[in-house]
Amino acid sequence: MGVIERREREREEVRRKILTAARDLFASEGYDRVTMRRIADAIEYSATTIYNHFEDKDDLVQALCQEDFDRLFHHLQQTPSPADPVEAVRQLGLAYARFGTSYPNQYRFMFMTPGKLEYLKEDDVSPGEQAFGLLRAAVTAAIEGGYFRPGDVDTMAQVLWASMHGAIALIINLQPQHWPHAPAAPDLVEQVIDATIRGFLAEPAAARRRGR
Amino acid sequence: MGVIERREREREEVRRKILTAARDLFASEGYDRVTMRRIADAIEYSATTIYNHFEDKDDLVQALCQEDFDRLFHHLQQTPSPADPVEAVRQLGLAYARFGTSYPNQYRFMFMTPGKLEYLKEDDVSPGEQAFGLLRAAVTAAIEGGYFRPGDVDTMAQVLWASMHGAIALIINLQPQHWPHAPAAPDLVEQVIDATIRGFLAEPAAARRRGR
DNA sequence: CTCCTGTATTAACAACGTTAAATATAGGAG
DNA sequence: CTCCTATATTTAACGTTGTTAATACAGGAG
Repeated sequence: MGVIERREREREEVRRKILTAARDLFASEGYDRVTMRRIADAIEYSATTIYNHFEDKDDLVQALCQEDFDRLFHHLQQTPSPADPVEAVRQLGLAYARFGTSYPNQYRFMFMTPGKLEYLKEDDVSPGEQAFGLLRAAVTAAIEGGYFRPGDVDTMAQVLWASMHGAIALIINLQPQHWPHAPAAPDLVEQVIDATIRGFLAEPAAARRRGR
Repeated sequence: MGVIERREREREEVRRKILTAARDLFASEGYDRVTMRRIADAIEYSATTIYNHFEDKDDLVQALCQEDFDRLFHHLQQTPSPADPVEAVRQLGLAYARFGTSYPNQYRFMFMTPGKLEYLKEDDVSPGEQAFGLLRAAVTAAIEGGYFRPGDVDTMAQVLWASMHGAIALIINLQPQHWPHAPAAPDLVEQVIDATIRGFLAEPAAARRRGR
């Protein structure tokens, strides 16, 4: 028969159109300027059509979030991982920051919209969980190699995440001229990850050997 | 005559009522649930009256922000400052975090609403600027005392700020059950500031002497 | 008394998210 | 071909939002 398959394919096609239109609007105009009607306009559909594919605006944003967490995960996974475990942690942090500063609007509604970032943990194989798993693994390697002081892996990964998140959040939310006293240091992200990593090193002398 | 003085006093009184009602609503219900009409209801005025005292909703939020930055500054200023410069930086960071986690809704629209935190720097004596000045001074003392490695003071203060901000932001935006792999460490804030401070120490051995 | 100035209210507007009803469209049954 | 049914889409509408224009009103000034 094949007719229902085609219908399903068409349905999926419209859903895709909605998602990409919404993503483009979010990315270019920011969260609040995106309305159901403007998304619909962009794909030349009526606004109510969206409700055939998503329960409500929250549901649409949730779907976008899931996709974006997936992108983040692949972005992190694709960054080359140096042999030195400490440098690997560093590169992972920098890759995460690059994602955040490159796609500020996506990052904003992934991590800065209260109640929205529950999609980090839908289950143990969700992209959010997997992304954190990369960091966790990198930290574990650094500990087991004797580079990082022994400590709770999850906590240490959280510390790294929190530090990077703070740097990203300030950078994408605060215009240069509005920073108190001085605009953001151009290498703020690097400074943050380096300071935190340095704080984790087992052998303080190692920090100097590594030249940071 | 005194009539214009009385009028001005009455005017200021209404303005105050609006501000406190708005603050209460923001604090108890969060940003999006606060509408002009609900603020007006709370003080038993018409919604349009607010527009006699504030240009628009943004202007009202701005006024609230200014007050809250003032509160933050005094909150930081009142925390006891230990003689040890490193410990002083630490206590300042912890005080900042206490402010953020104690008043999450205030912290949210102070630091997490894009385009809103320009009130950090209206001028060089604004509360936001002053608050950052406290951190800057503490860092300067730690450097000059030989505890922190020499480096750009502003950058180092920014690193500390960013790290703490990240921890606060994650804690107040992410419910415990939604954290990937494990809920937030109960001492995450302490772990973050300690790691960053440790990364700044001039004499790595000093970190061990201090027992962290 | 009249006039003027500033404040508060009522009524209204456009835009928002969302829902219900109306309508088109396409495929199967007779 | 005609009729029926199911799905997709649109039109119309509702309630709520921020905001503005028109209006009522109070009280000092002349």
